[in-house]
Amino acid sequence: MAGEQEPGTRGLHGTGAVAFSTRGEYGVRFMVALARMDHGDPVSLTDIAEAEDLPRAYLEQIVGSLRDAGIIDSARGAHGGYRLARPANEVRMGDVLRALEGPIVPMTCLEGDGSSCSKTGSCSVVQLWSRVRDSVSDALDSFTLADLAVPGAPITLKGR
Amino acid sequence: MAGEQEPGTRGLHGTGAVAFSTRGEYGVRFMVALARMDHGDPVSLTDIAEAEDLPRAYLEQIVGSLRDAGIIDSARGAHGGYRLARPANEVRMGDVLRALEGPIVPMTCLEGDGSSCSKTGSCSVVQLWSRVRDSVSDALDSFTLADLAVPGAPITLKGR
DNA sequence: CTCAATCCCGATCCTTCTTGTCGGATATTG
DNA sequence: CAATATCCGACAAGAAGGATCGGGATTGAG
Repeated sequence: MAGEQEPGTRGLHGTGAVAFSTRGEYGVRFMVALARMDHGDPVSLTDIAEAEDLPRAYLEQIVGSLRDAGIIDSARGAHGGYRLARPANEVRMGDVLRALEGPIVPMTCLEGDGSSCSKTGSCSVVQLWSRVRDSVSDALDSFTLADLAVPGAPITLKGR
Repeated sequence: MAGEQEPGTRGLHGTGAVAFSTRGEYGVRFMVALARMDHGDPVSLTDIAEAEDLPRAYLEQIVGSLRDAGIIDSARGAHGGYRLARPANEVRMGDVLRALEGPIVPMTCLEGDGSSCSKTGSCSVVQLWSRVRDSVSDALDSFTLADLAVPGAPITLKGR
């Protein structure tokens, strides 16, 4: 097995804000790999983990979120594995990232229904965080899995 | 002192991706409070910490970053404190957040000069992360401190 | 000059989150 | 039944986040 990694080898998020975790990175790499390898039959997690050199057991957890979100289908048993639940061009990357990392919430005061902040309405700063949240969401949703899965092809950017 | 808080009272980042830390939150609240209270004489950290109910000693660390970035000026000694280094309408919130949280880097492969990713050029996913980074930067820079410091006034949004 | 108010700075500490690992249960195919 | 997979919960090491503390350097007032 070439997928075994020691804890702490990867995480180096000391510098850099507004960062996705490795869940997001690994999950996206999984999706791109799956989109490329999916030709009808299920693709096993082991195959993808080896192809992308990702820790298999950890990837298993991550992929569970994608399955729960209905983005991929799984087949158990021998010759089982994963398939895209929809064509790659119908999978928005925002859906993928939200499934992997949870809702896009740049600041705690935007959590849940927003009732956590007592000065609702009178707070002007919330406008800033809302704008950031929407920008990120829009940016992610302007890409589909197909945009990323086709290698070499120029990315088709939607209106900015 | 009413600013003392116990460790762990705040951090609840289990849900929510692309989040700023409390450095960003506290730092922005400090800046908004300072912009409102700054009438020429320096405003002391204690005054602002009390007004915003933030832990004073921790805020002190955070404010250091703002000073180092040249966003605020400090005056030591009795009757010392902080002042805006520039008028509030010339302070972009992107400058503030970058000073507080470091560069906007949604994914590790964008760190530094980008040479950390071996497959530069052939990787299509980097387009996604770049787009997110630029969106966040643009969203932050579309606000100035003056937009947030004026209470009740409708926010003037620049082109989207 | 002395004192009080401030900013300044490094060390330390506790908690939570991230990043995995491991072992087994369950389902499917041949 | 045996082999191959997904599924699932528990657990552990390490890093990062969020603060506290104590003291040092500066300045203005009395």
